[in-house]
Amino acid sequence: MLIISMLVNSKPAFEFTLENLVRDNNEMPGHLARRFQQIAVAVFLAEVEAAGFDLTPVQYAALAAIKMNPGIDQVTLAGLIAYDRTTITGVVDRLVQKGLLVRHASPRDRRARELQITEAGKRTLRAITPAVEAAQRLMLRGLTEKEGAELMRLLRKAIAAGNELSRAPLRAAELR
Amino acid sequence: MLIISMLVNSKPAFEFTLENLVRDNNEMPGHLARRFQQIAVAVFLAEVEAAGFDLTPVQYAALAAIKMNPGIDQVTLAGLIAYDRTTITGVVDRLVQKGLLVRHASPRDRRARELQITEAGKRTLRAITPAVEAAQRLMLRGLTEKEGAELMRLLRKAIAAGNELSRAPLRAAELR
DNA sequence: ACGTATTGATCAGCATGCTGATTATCAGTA
DNA sequence: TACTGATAATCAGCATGCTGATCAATACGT
Repeated sequence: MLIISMLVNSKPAFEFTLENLVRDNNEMPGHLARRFQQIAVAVFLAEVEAAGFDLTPVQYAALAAIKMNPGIDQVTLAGLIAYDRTTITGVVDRLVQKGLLVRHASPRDRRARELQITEAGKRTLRAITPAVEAAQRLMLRGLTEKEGAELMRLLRKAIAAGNELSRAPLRAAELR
Repeated sequence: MLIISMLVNSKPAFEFTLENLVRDNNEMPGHLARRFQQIAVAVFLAEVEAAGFDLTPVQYAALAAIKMNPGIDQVTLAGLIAYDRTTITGVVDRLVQKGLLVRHASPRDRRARELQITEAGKRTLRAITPAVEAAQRLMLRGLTEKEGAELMRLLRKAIAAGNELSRAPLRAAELR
């Protein structure tokens, strides 16, 4: 913010008052995280829409996870892709609405709902995959291949260390 | 999930069934972006609440930007911190509600609202800064100092390349 | 000066993502 | 068996974050 005026009139007479102790956004990992995520979502939606589909990143992740784990219940699904459990309800609702999933009571536990992907869901997933892959490449387009790999490594490492700090930590699926 | 085994042992004896075409989340920069952002927000809120305040990351960023740029209008503010312009309305509403900002019509352009931080806003910003700094460190706690710096560099680079891809790109403030 | 295009702010509507509560069900124990 | 605690799903409520529309005001070209 002040940095900008610094750049504009490049005055070295820069007063380090209390105001200036607020670090520039570019030095805040939290801000960078928000911006990168913002761009990632925009790129994902643009690519998917260009391919003729209407799926959000979250819906895609849920659909893919359910395809990989037929009959999974919602809590396990949430842990698998690190969502909040209350968010899952709405996401699954919308996927069911679109006919990509079916949800029915578990015979083993009447509290739980088992999730199954439909044929339409499988077709959608299959058809959408190239767009999703393109989006993943596009959001790293400013980086070399090496840098992209390093960014992912560092993100994975930071995430692993902070996993338990959010309400929706990643939880490996247990066989039931 | 299965691509990983490919990368790890780079065995060509890998069946490319349809299921396997869905890459593992950990190989998806979009997923990693969401997880890191999720943790960053949780850490921010926890630190700020522990310090006795009730401010979201977005509210903090807006407040800090307004303090740095008194009298800024909402569109310029949005560009400065890369928000969507429609999101700003609600954020500013809540900051005004809390008494941390005042919003009044600009004499130069009656469409625009000039934003000013209040004394209470300044006090809040001053008091909250240690918690914000702590949060920024905490979200990188799994990384060495060098790795943290590299992560930020790579994020900045990727963001710069993707800046125009979101609806809310960063826009340097112009002097008016 | 006039008509048109643009711009600042807001709104309706929708989808995450969270906190905290509730309901139904299950599991373990006295 | 009856009680107690835990668990799966959902809900209300709130804050981002987006699309697309509207309204008032400004800027611009002729």
